Amino acid sequence: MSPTEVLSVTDISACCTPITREPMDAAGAELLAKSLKALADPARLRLLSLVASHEDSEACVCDLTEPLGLSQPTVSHHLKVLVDAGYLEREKRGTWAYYSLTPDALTSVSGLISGL
Amino acid sequence: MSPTEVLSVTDISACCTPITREPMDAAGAELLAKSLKALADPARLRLLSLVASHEDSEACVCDLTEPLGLSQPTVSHHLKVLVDAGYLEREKRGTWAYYSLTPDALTSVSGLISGL
DNA sequence: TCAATACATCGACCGTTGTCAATCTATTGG
DNA sequence: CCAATAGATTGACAACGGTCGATGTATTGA
Repeated sequence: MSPTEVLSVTDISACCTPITREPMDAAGAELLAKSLKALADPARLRLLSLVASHEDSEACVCDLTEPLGLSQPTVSHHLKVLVDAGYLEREKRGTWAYYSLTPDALTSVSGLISGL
Repeated sequence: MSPTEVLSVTDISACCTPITREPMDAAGAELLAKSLKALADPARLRLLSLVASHEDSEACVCDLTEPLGLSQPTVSHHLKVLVDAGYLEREKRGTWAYYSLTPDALTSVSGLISGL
């Protein structure tokens, strides 16, 4: 679970060819699969969605726990997965941790899927 | 694992709003997560890639087993997952089963991710 | 009718993952 | 310095998912 194990989505788009262009090699498939696994969870999709549509496009954990209906540790866990995968950025201000969308992260992975 | 449990990707794009538009409801997140889970596996990504770049944009199981380095039952399993999720179509001709990309399936899910 | 081939299904094994309660670590206010 | 609050981390548990060998089912060709 160390940071180096996961390659940020934005970096992947710089190293791999889209799905339909040519047969993907094993390494590229592994990387893209990891990025997609981070997305492929209902709680995490809703988290991204909540952050994106929140005021100032950022939100702290306390804003997210209640609408999701999950415990605080679980929400923190999902946020960590999204940060490690490069979809979210985390900024600590005082007691709070504010999360915001990494620019272009979603469009990057989207581009790899659609083939451009 | 019944067919009715899984909603085809193409249908999802007709029923759900993209991630960043507004907070996703639980049901929509569940559906999109299921579609993404079907994609989020290295073997399945390579299968889609192999089928797409194969001659006539279709391939039978025997074409796919060797380049993937997985057993025939495992390949069949992954292909079933992709068909159930709506990414692949299956046509049986004689002894062989030919798989081809469902038109617009990848672009549909890609659109839901990128926000348009 | 029989053997061979292509593919699907089943059952089992095992590593992965989502979840929570409990605990730990700041940081702020008094 | 102490209490309260926000959040991360840990440990445990159950559910899920990828894999394979063995077996089942069509279909073709002889």
